[in-house]
Amino acid sequence: MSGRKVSERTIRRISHYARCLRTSRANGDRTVTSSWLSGQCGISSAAVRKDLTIFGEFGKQGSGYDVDDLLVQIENILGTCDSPSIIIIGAGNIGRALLKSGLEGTGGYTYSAIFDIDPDLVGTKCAGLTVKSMDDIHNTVSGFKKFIAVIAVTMGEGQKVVDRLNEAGCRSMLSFNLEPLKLPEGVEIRYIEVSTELDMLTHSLEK
Amino acid sequence: MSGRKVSERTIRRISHYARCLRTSRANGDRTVTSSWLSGQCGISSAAVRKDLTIFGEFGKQGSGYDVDDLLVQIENILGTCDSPSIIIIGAGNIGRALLKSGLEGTGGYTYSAIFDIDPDLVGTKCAGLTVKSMDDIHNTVSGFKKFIAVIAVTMGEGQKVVDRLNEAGCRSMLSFNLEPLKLPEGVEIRYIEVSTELDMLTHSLEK
DNA sequence: GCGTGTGAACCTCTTCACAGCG
DNA sequence: CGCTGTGAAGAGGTTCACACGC
Repeated sequence: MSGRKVSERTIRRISHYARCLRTSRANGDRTVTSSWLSGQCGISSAAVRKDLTIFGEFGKQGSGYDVDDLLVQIENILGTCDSPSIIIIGAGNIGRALLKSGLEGTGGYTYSAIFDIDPDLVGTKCAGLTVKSMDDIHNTVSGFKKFIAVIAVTMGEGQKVVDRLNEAGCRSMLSFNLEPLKLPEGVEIRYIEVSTELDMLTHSLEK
Repeated sequence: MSGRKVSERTIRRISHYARCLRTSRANGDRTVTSSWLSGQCGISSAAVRKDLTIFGEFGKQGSGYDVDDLLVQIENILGTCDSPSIIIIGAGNIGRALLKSGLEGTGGYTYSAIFDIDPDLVGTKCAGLTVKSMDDIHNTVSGFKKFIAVIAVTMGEGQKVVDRLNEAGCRSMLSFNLEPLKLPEGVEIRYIEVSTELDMLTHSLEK
């Protein structure tokens, strides 16, 4: 498809709507309104409608949005109708914890493999998966239509891992490592930084 | 202090500057320029200067910013000159992994205690700390000037924990739980949602 | 010359308010 | 009547360009 011009914030909210819709579906609701969604997500109802109308007219005047229908539409927008495989790089504390926690209740993701550089860890088991050597990355991902790599390695090893992932054709990464990572054009990376969130909370304690 | 009118985004960037400054200090650099910082953070140099001048004039024309001085100023802004204690609620996979990983290289935070509801886990050791009962929260936090609670409990238990934290006077929380949490006015919460980040990455794979 | 601090232009995102449809 | 979809207004954030100080 062609390059989207939709803001990151809109996509983040759409992901949030998806989560709300899954719970309302679990509750047996058939329709939701923009103001109900707005209440769940802490934003204005106009914002919800604006977000959704970027991609189409999914609502029905007077009643609202059909839960099942809207969820299908949103999963098409996000691409989670055909979820990418998730691989974890780094079988340390965080990597193993993520794997054990799983991804239940999300957009259909599952962890498909876990890798580590440390030869002592390779071959060990975790949550039903065997930790693979970094040398196996290419082979493993060649079986995936699309995939995302979650990076959770020892501080300082991040760039090395990114380079290996690039060689393997990885175009999408989620890093738990704090270090800034350099990547080629066209490769997307996002960071999860606990310490940044703590900084923001610390700042708000000051007021 | 009085209510700040500074945007969340600015604070997030300031936190990022702090991290950059710590590494340049470690490299022995005495000064940095706004364009160097902007390069590290992937934004424009004007934005860096705008962010900083909200709080004061820390730079010197012609040379830039003194690393040590700016870092002190930023830690004052964030409040990390006197970092809050961090407690973890939930000694499951994520909670224990966070504790074991520690918070080295961040704004001086340390994990001070870990709690769990599960009586089987209470009393067990993790990274030098003994898992405490939720009943001990009040006692423990009464010894802290300020603190932040990191929530990483079983899905569905989040609200219960938040309520206990509120009773204990907690004003600042970081949740790894996906569930939406209700809290009283004046209590700040932030979420770390792996599945949302994955959704955003999945979307960007579509283009 | 170099790099900061800053008003002004620019752009993006959010909110408002209402027409229109079921 | 209820709720969506949407132009218009408003708010907020970012970039530009340049005066000023080192």
